[in-house]
Amino acid sequence: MEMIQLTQPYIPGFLAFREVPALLKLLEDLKANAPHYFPDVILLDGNGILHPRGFGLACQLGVLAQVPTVGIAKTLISAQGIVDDQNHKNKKAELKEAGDGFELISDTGETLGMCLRAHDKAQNPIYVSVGHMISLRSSVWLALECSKYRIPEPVRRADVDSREYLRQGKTEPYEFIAPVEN
DNA sequence: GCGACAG
DNA sequence: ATCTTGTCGC
Repeated sequence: MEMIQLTQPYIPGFLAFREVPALLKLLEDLKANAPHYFPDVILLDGNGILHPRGFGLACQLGVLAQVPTVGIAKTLISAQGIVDDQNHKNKKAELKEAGDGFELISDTGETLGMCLRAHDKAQNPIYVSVGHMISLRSSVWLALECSKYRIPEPVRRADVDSREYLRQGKTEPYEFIAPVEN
């Protein structure tokens, strides 16, 4: 397994240019070493079409890897007239339980995503948007289906586990170990 | 020019 | 994202 360095800085609106190369390499390795585990869909920590230029991280990875993707953002990125203003804040306050949500509609009337409360005890919502080869309805269904806490497990575990991995001071490439098959 | 700004 | 004190609830 080869290493890959993150060379690009994080610039709001350009997250994909920093993250996509590494993600593509990861999928490439997965396809070569454990094709059985190649994902049918990927939930990404970022946005899909809910983006200033309508094409966020989830869209870019989806197209380049030719895999269905969903964007899961923890905070709203201002795009196409959709902003976290008082009106938006009021709507968020009305989301009472898991599954409650409202569509994020652009200034041209297009639905770019969904502000969704993914858990009964989560005060803050998540922002779900289509990445590639999947509908918003299916995206929201998936997000809810795998939400044990505010953030869908695939995204939350990737976040928690990777941070723990680095905390241990490990610097060598992550060694993929295929789970025992059933 | 000023503020806002996924992770 | 990261850092960091304190607080609330299961």
